[in-house]
Amino acid sequence: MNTRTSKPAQKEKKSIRTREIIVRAARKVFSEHPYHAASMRMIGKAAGVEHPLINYYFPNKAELFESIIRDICDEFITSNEEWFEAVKNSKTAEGFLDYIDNLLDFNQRNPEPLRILALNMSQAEHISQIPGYQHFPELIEKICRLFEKKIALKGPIDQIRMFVNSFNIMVISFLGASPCIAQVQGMEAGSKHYREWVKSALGFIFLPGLKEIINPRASGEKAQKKKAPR
Amino acid sequence: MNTRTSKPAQKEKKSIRTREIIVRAARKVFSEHPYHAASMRMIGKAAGVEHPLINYYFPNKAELFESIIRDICDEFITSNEEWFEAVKNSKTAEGFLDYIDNLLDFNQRNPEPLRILALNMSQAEHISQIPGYQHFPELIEKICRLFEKKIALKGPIDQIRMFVNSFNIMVISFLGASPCIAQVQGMEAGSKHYREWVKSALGFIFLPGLKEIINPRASGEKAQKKKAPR
DNA sequence: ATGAATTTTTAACGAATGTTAAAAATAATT
DNA sequence: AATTATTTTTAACATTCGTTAAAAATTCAT
Repeated sequence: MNTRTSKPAQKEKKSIRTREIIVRAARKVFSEHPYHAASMRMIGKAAGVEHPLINYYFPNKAELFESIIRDICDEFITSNEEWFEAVKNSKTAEGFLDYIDNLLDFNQRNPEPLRILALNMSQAEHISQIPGYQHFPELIEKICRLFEKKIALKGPIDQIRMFVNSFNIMVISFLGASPCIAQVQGMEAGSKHYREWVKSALGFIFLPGLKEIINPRASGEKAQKKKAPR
Repeated sequence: MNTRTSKPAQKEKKSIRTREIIVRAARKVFSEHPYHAASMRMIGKAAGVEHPLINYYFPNKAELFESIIRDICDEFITSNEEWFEAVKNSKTAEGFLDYIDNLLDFNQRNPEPLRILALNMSQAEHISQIPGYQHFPELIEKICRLFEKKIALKGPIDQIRMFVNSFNIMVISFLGASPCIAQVQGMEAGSKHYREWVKSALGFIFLPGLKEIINPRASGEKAQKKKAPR
């Protein structure tokens, strides 16, 4: 009876179903409360399950959270690859807005990831206090490299990284903290109105910078290609 | 002995000193942990005081936090008035960078406010769950109006609000979540290096938009005044 | 259908949370 | 100096937290 290794092997049948239910519930709870405020009992209730069952599938709360962070990072990298690929032959402005649309679609189908990022990104000083926290820098790092690899950029490398970081941080705030940001403007976080606002705000703020790093010193005038495959 | 109204009047002598110590300690703790994770005992320890003493000065944790949020909002509004006033006769780019410098100085002397904002801005859905949360929309609203009042802007009103909101949200992320953002770039949050990065990133990303709302459709070329007093 | 293996629930633990009441210590007043 | 008022500490409370161990229920193989 002392099978408390907390790692049911991979060939089992019924358990993977409830495991997935638990993970899905945990993502929901972790997307609504910062790590410390999200409790195992909340997750259990959200999964329709008694809370100690979670410890049957995950050794502890920290590893559950970290596993979710890992998943989120993977999903986000994979999606970004697709989105970059989809706009490689577009003009700058057009491609940028298409990229944003893909991002917004993703967030509409799957709102948890950016919320979890936004909720736990601000923990001050004590970097390793939050499990999985160490993956966030790596995530942004990867997206940076992906962008640099997929899109033909002529600007100085520091400017490129500056742009990518700023853009992603803004996206995390706009979409990860949408209830607050939307309410500031008298909108509803899930509304079409807010979605349109985010799209045009990202375009208005970041398009000049994007043009600059794609074609330095000529950003005022011409329409430019966004990509020439490396 | 049942003086448990928890509001020592305003003429008392020694109490206001420890009250201020407690508030200062609370700001520190609330700037390091999100509301729910910050505990009365942490605050007591940071103040060098037994934790129930906090309840002698504040009826409960929620009102302590809300009082701090109110203070922060006031300080931020007051500071913004000064900063706008200081750049009213500057050229756009110059004035904008001076404004950013003032903002960075403020944050260096007084890092807690933006951290507290960043830490608690992302709480999902349940708006009124976090005490003082209701002030955040009001804060951004006020800064918006201040900006519109102090700086002569010609762009459409929606674009102006879009700019102001985006800028402030970015500032909250850059400075309020600085440990994470800095570490992503291999910097230290409190370093001169990071400070310089923030300044040039804000300039690079937001200067085009600022020029556009100050002088629409001519943003590529001329140097413009940032202000003509109303 | 019986017995073994797996999955789920129940009960309980030690620790930490916010808050309260009373005792102790300090400061102020007379 | 004695008494009162104010400030601070001590002790304790009801909850909630994450986790564990054992019992119960379910599923699976034979």
